[in-house]
Amino acid sequence: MRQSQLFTKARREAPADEVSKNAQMLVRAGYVHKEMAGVYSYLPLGLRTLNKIVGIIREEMNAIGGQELVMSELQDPAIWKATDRWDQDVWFKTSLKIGGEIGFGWTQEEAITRIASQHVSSYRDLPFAAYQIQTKFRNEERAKSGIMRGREFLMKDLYSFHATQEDLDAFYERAKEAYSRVFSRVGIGEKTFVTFASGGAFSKYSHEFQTVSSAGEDTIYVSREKGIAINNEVLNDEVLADLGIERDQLEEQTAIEVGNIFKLGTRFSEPLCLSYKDESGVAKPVVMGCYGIGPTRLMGTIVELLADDKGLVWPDAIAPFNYHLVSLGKAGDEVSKVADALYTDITGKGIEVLYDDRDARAGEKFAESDLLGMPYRIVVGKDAVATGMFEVVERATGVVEKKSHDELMFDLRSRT
RNA sequence: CGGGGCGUAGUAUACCGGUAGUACGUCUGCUUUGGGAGCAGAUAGACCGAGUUCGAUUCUCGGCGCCCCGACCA
Repeated sequence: MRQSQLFTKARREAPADEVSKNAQMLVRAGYVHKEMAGVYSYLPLGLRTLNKIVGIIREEMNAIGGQELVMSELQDPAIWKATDRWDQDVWFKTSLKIGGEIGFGWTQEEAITRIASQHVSSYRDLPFAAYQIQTKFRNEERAKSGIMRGREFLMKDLYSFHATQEDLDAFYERAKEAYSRVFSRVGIGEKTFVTFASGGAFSKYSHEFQTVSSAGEDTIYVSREKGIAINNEVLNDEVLADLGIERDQLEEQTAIEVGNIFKLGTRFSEPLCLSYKDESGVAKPVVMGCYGIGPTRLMGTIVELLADDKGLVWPDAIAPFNYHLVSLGKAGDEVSKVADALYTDITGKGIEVLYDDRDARAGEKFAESDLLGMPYRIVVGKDAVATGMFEVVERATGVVEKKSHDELMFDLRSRT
């Protein structure tokens, strides 16, 4: 895409009312726009990254057999009353003109359970897993930390349905592995730990995926040796014994919860009458699990971890564009002709490139390029025209390489 | 929800009980062109309401909004 056509503009200064690094950077770079406290719009560059994150999550959910659907945002109070969750204070509620309340979905166990009850009747219908990637609304008493804790945010919620606890347990492990793959693929794998947290009525533990960052809200205790962590809310001798960890091996860290998986058991299937007939014709409640990742929070977390003092730094897998082609020419001159030709060559290969074809000074272009954070910058200046060698700069490391047109084309091909 | 702070051009900020200045941006012209250029000109602003006052952007109260700390976060 030609940057001259991009309607969003980068800003020199961060907005005064944003303190969090993720919001400051993303607003400055024109990735997001704040509508109100805790409510953000995703602009073209931001949406490209968000969609790539979502794409990775979708691939991993599909890989473990998840079936994608979209449930309604508007929620029927009846099913939430059945599970005794209509009175929670996280709800945004409104009323119908003809009378009666409805709510905006903040999670969707009730809805998916009722849907499942229309389609499951036999043990032969189980197991299965269904997920959606959808906006959630939570009436947070205090929105904070930029896009990481909003009142409106994107969520991937997967729900699994099983005949037995054993089957749930097995799927749960597969989901846990899929989650780890998601966090590795988006570039925060080394700092993200499977974290033991409170389990509720149907299992001893749930698992959170906690990314170590000073921007986090949770305190966890990391065992580097085991590669796991314990949420401070459940840290006690019994947990340490279960996990075979000595207390003095633990490292206290602040972390961001980027995912959570949870065994629900029959918490929802019983009140909502989701049952199946077993081999002997006996009706039994379906055993469920749920698995959440907030792609928008994940995006904020990635910014918190990877951005530097010059701006955003995106891993290849989720950058809006893989390359930032920066021309130092003026419209019509030799430099911009070479840059135009290179842009045509790159896009012709189906490679995503943001082309800074604007008539601006080099310093401004470089500073803005650093801010936008594409993984690689290709610079076309007088040098390139004279020598035929293009400068390729890796954003994360600042490492500069000179490449000929052919080398560059080969590199582009091998990278995808 | 408890506590604290803050609302001034598009953005970031300054001063002031007598209608507001700077920088960046934007627009025009000239010069410049490898790390946020220079000169000249132009553009554009006091969150809303009430009160005090001869006069309020400034002081007081209320509302709305934003941020931070805490609580909360199936």
